[in-house]
Order: sequence, then structure tokens, then C-alpha cells
Amino acid sequence: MMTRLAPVTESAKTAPKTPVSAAATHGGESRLLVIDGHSMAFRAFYALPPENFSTDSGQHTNAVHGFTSMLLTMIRQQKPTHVVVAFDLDTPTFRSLEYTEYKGGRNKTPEEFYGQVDLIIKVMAAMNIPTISVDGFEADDIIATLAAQGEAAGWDVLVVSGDRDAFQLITDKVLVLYPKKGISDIPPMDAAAVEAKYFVPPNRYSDLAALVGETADNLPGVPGVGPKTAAKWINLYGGLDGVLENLDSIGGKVGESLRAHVEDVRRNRRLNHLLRDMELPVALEDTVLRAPDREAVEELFDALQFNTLRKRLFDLFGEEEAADDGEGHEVPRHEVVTDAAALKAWLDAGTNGSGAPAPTAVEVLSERVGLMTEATAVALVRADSAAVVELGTADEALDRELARWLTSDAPKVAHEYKEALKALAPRGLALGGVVDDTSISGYLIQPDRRSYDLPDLSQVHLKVTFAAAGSTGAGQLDLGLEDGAKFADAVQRGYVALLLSGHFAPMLAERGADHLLGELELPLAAVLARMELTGIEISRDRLDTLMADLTAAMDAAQAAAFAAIGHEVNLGSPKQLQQVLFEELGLPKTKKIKTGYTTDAASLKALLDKTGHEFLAQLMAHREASKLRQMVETLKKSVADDGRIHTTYAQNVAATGRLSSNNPNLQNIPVRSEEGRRVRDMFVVGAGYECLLAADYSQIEMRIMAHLSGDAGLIQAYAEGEDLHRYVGSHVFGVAPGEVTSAMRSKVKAMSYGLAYGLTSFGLSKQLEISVDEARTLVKDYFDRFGGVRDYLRGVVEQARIDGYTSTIEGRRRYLPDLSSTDRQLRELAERVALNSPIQGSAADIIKHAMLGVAAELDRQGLKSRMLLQVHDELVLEVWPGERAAVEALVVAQMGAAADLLVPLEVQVGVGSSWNDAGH
DNA sequence: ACCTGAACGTA
DNA sequence: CGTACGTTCAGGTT
Repeated sequence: MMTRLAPVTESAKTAPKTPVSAAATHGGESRLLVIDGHSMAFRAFYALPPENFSTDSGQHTNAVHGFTSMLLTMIRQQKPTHVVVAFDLDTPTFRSLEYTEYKGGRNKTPEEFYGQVDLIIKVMAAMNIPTISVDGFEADDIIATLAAQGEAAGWDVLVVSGDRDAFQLITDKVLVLYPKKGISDIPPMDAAAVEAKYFVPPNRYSDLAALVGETADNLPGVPGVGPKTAAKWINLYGGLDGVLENLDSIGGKVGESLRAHVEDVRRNRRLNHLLRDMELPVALEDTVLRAPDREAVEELFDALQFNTLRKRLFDLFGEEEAADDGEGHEVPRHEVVTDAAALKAWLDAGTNGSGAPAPTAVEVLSERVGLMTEATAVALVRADSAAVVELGTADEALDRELARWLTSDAPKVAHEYKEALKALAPRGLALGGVVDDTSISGYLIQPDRRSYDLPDLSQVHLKVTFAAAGSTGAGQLDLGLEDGAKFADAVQRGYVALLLSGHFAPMLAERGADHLLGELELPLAAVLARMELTGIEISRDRLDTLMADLTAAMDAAQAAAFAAIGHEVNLGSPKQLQQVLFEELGLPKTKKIKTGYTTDAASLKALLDKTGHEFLAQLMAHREASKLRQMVETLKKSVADDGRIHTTYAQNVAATGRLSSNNPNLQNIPVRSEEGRRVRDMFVVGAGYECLLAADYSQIEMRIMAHLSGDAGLIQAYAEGEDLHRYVGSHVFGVAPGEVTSAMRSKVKAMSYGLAYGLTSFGLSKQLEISVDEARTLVKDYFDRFGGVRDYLRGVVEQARIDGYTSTIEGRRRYLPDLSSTDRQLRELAERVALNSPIQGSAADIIKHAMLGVAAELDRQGLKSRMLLQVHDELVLEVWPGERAAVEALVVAQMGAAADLLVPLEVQVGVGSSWNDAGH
């Protein structure tokens, strides 16, 4: 069994950089890297946007760039001694001659891909890496033959392919690197991984594929037979031959199906069998990894405009580039530190330098324990050396030394600091002195990215593609990598975080965002970690009762709905509902959507009012009950062993600066409906505590609007403590405050909030069910009275167009390039975003400050009460007996003082034994 | 196995 | 044709 997937040295302190050519010649073991050229070129093509990679002459190079980058990463990580790339030809193969539809039905090759394979072959030639293609055969056969030859010679073989047929090659000596997505995530598949995924050993994979079929190759399998059924048969009869011999003993519909398609299966098996005994034009020994042809690389990479890749290539092969800036992306080797003295020596070596000590990256390795994670080792990475400390070794001196340093002010860089804290906590370890978390600094620089994974950030900001070697984050497949590979992977991640941190620092400074990172987000991460670890208590009794009630309500509504139309239908399927509502019952059509006509709640309500059809009433009742039931079911599943729910807050998801909550989402627990509030009633005070306390800001977004706009009228209203909507209503409608009717008040309320979202007259008319003209007049009257608001809103968009971004009161930016888009829809959306972001974002800034204040004050006063939840403008705390008054006072004080606005920040507080009771 | 759209809960 | 999210399901595609 080959286990080492990345180089590990235990005593490499003196050799931080190891050119591959040296690695290739020392030691007796040979490692062959075989690459499926076309499939990886395609992966690279789809992983990188073609528009970002082209030469001045217009030749697209995204596939070439991605392929080369992937190859360099592979060579660096896997340290092969031999490398070869196999390509398909366009000519017919023995497979397409037997079965003309083979690989048919594929989409046409995109235009941008043309010519890139030829360029890849040229790059390989310049790198002195042999490429092989053989007329009449596929790359897969070449690969299989090479793997067989390598294995026969006693070598380790790594096959890089995006084609699943390669799985049949896996043995103790042969691993397949199969890209999961793109080219940055290529986990190794070994026999265990194949079995885990397909339930058969690798040598039976082709049997399975023959039964199931392979859409990519246009090979249909047996209808109704998926991997599970196929694996069952194969394991029962000892392979496909056994299955075919026992055709008649397989019963059921699938058995019939199999007998009807047995010829397809035989054909599939013939076609997916890979040849392992081809005559190849290149001998195994000729694939030895040599130094690249420097001149050829220079010339070719000049033409391709590959400057970063050129540097990486020469760094990798140990050739010094002229004027090396010392920033070569070479991951330092690591040592596994096993005693306190060695750890201290390593740590001291990093702090002895003159001037300010350079930060050390801290990457925590962890394993899942139930719903929680627990640290198993810590990787410490500096620019030129790295150390790994395993936890739980029972070496107390080592543990003490590590704990001392982790807690100390020694500057540290992390990626996902909060997760590190949560993993370290169960081992009694803290983490101090963290000066950067690249998942957060990356977010502050560019808050609307989808992902802040290290590979993504690295690709975007450093232009370095690096492949995650294996199990990294939680929830990923643990392929049973040896510790060494995991450590090397963690060191690599730490190293990339270190590079990113250095890259981000000047960007943050330039934006004036240092304080957002250092004084807001990083301290907040520690507060959030504690909240997440604490969780909130759930009442089992209430949960079970509610489940039962909702199930009964759902079933009753479903039965009544079926009775109303005389047959069954999937009430959860919009498609089937459309059929029933608009075709069967012939009800009037609702608003058009992509897939037909909407069946959303508002439309159903309108239809019910119009027609009074019983089905509609029952459908709506069913929707509400099943929705709630599903929510309760999900909550039930996320109750941990301690009887509490531990959500996870994301600090880098909402582009405005808000937190988001997931697993489960505790920021969307119902509150409006009576039934919904029963869900909120399941959240109760924990044993030993006195009550829950909920504190929320009153109208924080409107107050921010008043502050930002400086509108005298709004400021006065808040200063006088008036009912804001009543006050505004009296001015807009020109009546005395006492004469503002509830209809007037709700119109004004809708408009006030709408303005903060970039509401249009059209939208307002829709919401208030008035004419557009009426809405327009309302807006005009509003702005006549509150001109500051109009001027502010207008100014925000203008300024954002000039600057390219909006800012919150703390200087949190959101970039809005679409403000200058020629696409009207995009542009107007960006305008609404520009209106909303400073308001929503400033509210987020404020409550984040409040959380830091509350946490600090609880701590300072030595109280045992604790913060549990944040819901955008609300905090929920668990109060220790006797601390209620003190907690209430400090929460009000800290939330109220979280920002210095032109209007007061009002805080409402409630207490109770459940979250619902504490609300108001 | 993965993705998208519709729907709906919150602020 | 107000903003910001997360989750679920169905239905469609690997």
C-alpha cells in the first residue's frame, strides 16, 4: 500500500528548499506520474475563465495555464521521479470502430479550446516531459499500459485522470488522482476510497460501470440499475461473469431489465476494459524527470505570457532566477516536534530576529467528534521553516510549552481562527495574539466573494494554484492519509495563509480597514466561538409535542386537500400543483415565472379570496404545517449530546457585514405567526440558569438613516422619543400626530423601510395595493417633508458611482462595479444595493461592537451569565441566578453605547424561561 | 452525486 | 420592479 502522498522529512531543518531534481536522484524508489492529457486539459479549461487568459494575439491559454499549473503543483507535492503525459488522437479507435456511438452525444468542443492541446504538448516538450499518443488507441489504454509496466518494475504509480475508467487500475502500488472540481481539488483515490464510494473493489469497477453505464462515453447501462444494485450483484456472484451466469436467478423488475439489456452490458464491458499490454513508443526509463530546456521554456512562456508560471517552474527545478525577490513560493519542509525543548528551540528561532517578530501561521488539524471538532495536531509555519506538534501525546512539558506559546502575544496568522478556537477548546487550549485571519481579511477586501477557501484566495490574489492534498476542512472525505501527508498539507495551508496575510496587509491599510480586522472582526471571532460552543438549550418535551401536532395538522390538511379534488397529488411539487390549479380546476392564472405560474403563498391567498376553493385553503394549511414540521425536524437533528443546539456563525458570507447562521440557521426561527412562535418556545433556559434575556435595538435601520442623512425632521422625532411612524405620518399627511390613522401609519412605515432598500414607486404601489400615481405622490410628500433623506439617498449612489464602493460608519466597504453597467437591470440592482448596504452594514457594525462590549463587561464584572445568540438586531443571553438586574443594565448600556449617532440607540429588553417568553 | 429554481423563514 | 441571508424540496442533470 502506497501511503506517502507528499514529501515528509523529519530532520530537514537545514534544507528548507529542495529542488525536485535532487529529490529525483536520491533514494532508490521510483514514482511515476501519468497524466491523462485531454481530460486534465478539459478540467483546466472549465476551471479557469478563458477571458482572463489569453495572449495579446488573441490565443486563449486558460487550459494551458491551468494544466501547467496543475502539473507543477503535482510535481512539487508528489515528488515523482518519472513523468509522462498521454493524449488521445482524433482518429478512430478500436472502440469507436466497434460501437459507432462511442463517446457520441458530447457537446461540441468550445471554440476557445482549439489549439490549446497543441500548446500543452509544446510546453511538455520544453519541459522535457514525454508525451505519448498512439493511433487507434485511447489515452486510457496508454495509461493502463504504463501503470502496468511501472507496477511490474516495483514503482509507485500515480495516475491523474478525470475519467472514472481509471479506477480499475488502482492497486497497492497504483493510486488515481481524480479531480473533484476544477483542478485545485484533486484528492487521491485508493482502493478503500473506491470501495467506500462504489461498494466494489477497484478491480471490479469496470464490472460495475458495465452494468450502470457511463454517460460520458455514451454507454447506456441497464435501466433501473444504479451503483448500489450493481454492487450488490457483483459482490453476490463474485463479479460480472458470475452475474451473467446467473441471469435467471435474479428476480424482480431489475432482473428483467438486466436480461433485456445483457448485450449492452457485454459491450460496455468489452469497451471499458483497458489494454495493459500495448506497444509504446516510449520506454519507461525515458520518462525520467529531467531539468527543463531553459531556452525553450523562456521562449514559449514569453509567447504565452506566463510570467508567474515561469517563475514557479524555475523555482521548482531549483534554477535560480535572476533577481529572485525572495518570495519564491516554496513550502518549507516541516519537522514533527516531539519534546518541549525542541519546540522551544523552534519557537525561539523565530523570535530572535531583530525588530518586530514575524508572524507565525497556525493551522489546527482536527477530527470530528459527533457534532463537534477536536484538535489533533497543530502546524506552525514561518516563511522558511515549519513545525508540527501532535496533541494528546501525554508529554506534559511539551503540552505546557505549546499552550504557553499559543496563549502568548506572539503574533500569529490563522485561516478560520474561530474554527481553530473551537477545535482547541476541548483540549483546554486557547489561541492568543492572532493578528490576521485570512478568511476574514480576504472578506474585508472583497466582501461579495462566494468562497474564501485558501485555494480560492490563493488563486485570485497570489495567482498560485495549489491542490489540497486530502482531508482539510471538516466534512471532507478522510482518505486515510498518513499523518505525514496530513501534516504536509496543513503546513502548505499555513504557508499559503502566511503569504496571503502579507499580501493583504497593505491592501487593508490602504483601505483603512485594519481596525475593522484587528478591533472588530478578530475579537468578535473569539466571542462567537464561545457562543457557538455554549449553544442554546432545547426542550425535548416541547419539541416532541410540537412535532406530533404539526404532523397531525399536515396529514389532516393533506387528506382534506385530496378530498377537495378527488385524487392525490404531491402538494410539495409546484409543477404538479400548477397542473391541478390551472389545468384541472381551471383557476385564473397567477404571476408568470420561469417554470410556468407561481403557486406562492401570496398568489394562493389571492386565488382563495377570488374563488373560495377548498383545495386552496387546505393547500395553504398544509404548506404552513409541513414547513414548520420540517424546520422542527431539522432542529431536532441538530440537538447535540448536551441537549443544546450549537449553530455556526459565518463572518464572511453576508456582503453587507452581517453575520449569517447555519447548521442550523437560528436567525430565521419563526416569530410572526402563533404556530411559529411555538418553535421559538422550544428554546429554553438551561439547567442552573435563571432565565433567558432577549435585547433588541428598536428601529436601528431607521435611526441609522436619520444619522447618515442628518435629516433634521427625523432627528427631532427620535430626540423627542416620538412614535416615529406616527410622527412621519403626521408630516406627510399634514395632520396632527393624534389624527394619524393606523392605515396612514402603516403606509408610512412601509415606505420608510422601503426607502432603505431602494424601493420604487412601482414596488410601493404593489405592496400597499394602491395605484402607482398614488404611490408616487406619497413618495413626493415624504421627500418634501424629509428632504435630508432624499438628498442623502441621491448622494449615496452618486458617491458610490465615483468611488466604486459604499462605506458603513466603520468604513466597511462594498464594491459595486455594476453601478456603471450598461445592463439596466444590473445597474438598477446595484443602485438599490448601494442604498441599502451602508444602512444594513452600519447596523451590523454597531451590533458587533455591542457584542464585544457585552462580552467584555460580563467578563469584567465576573458574571456567569453568557451570550448565546445574535439575530442581526437582537442578542439572547442566558442569565445566572441573581444576575438579572446587572445583566440587563450592562446589556442596555453596552448596546446603547455601541455607536455615537445623532440619534439615541434605544434597546428593548425582555426576560422569560423561553426565547419566545423573553421576546415581546 | 451534484446543481438550480421555487418557496419561505428571519432581520 | 426594496435589501441581506439559509434550508428544503422537486426536478433536472452528472
